[in-house]
Amino acid sequence: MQELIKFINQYSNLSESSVVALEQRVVFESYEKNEIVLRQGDRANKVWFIKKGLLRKFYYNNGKEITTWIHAENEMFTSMHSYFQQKPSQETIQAIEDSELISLSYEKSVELNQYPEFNSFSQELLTKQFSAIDEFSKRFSLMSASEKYNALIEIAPEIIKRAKLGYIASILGISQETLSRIRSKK
Amino acid sequence: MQELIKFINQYSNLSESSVVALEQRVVFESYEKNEIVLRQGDRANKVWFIKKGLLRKFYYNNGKEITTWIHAENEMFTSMHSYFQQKPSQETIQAIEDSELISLSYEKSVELNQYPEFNSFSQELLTKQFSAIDEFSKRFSLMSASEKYNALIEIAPEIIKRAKLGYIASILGISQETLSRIRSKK
DNA sequence: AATTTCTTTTGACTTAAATCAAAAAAACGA
DNA sequence: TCGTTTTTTTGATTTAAGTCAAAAGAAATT
Repeated sequence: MQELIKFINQYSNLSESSVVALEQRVVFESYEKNEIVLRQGDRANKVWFIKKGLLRKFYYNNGKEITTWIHAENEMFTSMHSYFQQKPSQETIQAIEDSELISLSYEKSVELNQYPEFNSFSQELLTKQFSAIDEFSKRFSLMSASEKYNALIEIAPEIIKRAKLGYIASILGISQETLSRIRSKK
Repeated sequence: MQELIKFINQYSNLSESSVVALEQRVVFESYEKNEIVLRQGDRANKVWFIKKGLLRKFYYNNGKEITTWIHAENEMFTSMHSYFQQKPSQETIQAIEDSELISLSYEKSVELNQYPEFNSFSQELLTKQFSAIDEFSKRFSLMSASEKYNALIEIAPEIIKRAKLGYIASILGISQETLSRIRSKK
């Protein structure tokens, strides 16, 4: 729980009363490896914070799973468009290691918006996360396969260390075989 | 001005008093073809609405201009990450036709946030625009050159009609020659 | 510990699109 | 209107990465 508070404080400074308000509203959840946290088509009515574990976001394209990102400890995640617009999610979120999460529902987060600290936190989180996605997709679209791989090592070493080859290749938009060859030469 | 109000009303319903408050704060601006509206490195301290004209967003990569999008009449634009985080812009915005714009500064928009209608408008605009960018980049990254071109015809016919080949190719992340060949066969 | 299943590697071949170069067409300015 | 500059088209060639197929290696299940 301290990790979550620390995370939020990066964006906005929580008062003692707002910390209490937060603690009263969060829920602890556990998922086993391969369990689905959010299914495509369902509404993302929560945001989650990762205490422990690894979570994968993906969607289907012609029956194939396309992994878009993998989140690790001390990160927050949700299906952004689904949560902020309260519409069905395009993406599925799956635990790819046994995971322990702290969740906050949309309704409770609306309650917390009475506290201006939370208001600015969610605005900033929204902006930063989307900016990051935007920048990531623009930067990566101009790189070769191995440049993308090297850039991912820099920005997300946890993914490289813990996720399997196929998922990493999918994030980079390259084939498994190509990633395997990139790794073998060096 | 009615066009702008109509635009905002798509997201949120403006009261009469908030319309007046808005009218008192906007500024009309004109740009000639090729003029720069926002320069890379400068802070985007405005959002603009297009009454007339065509505006191009681009950034530099290895000295080459990469066009990310082109906006036409009745759309709002700004450098999203720069405006919402009030940081220097990565992208440059340029008029590529003689253009007439209505602008609202960041400071004035903060004033308008006293009106809850504007608050929900800017939150929704932020969410929708970023969701659109996100979806666009994900969908397009899996398509072939000609599939991307056909998809762009669907979602942005104005760009296809009015922007030059090189800009369109750049948005699609393909070479000019490839786009020219796609067009010639059909 | 053995068998089955899943994941990664390696090889051979194909292909979509990039690059380089030059010609043709269109737009612009004096 | 003519010459200059910009933009688009066409042709020839190269290349990065995909696909298909099979082997090797690792992990999970009984």
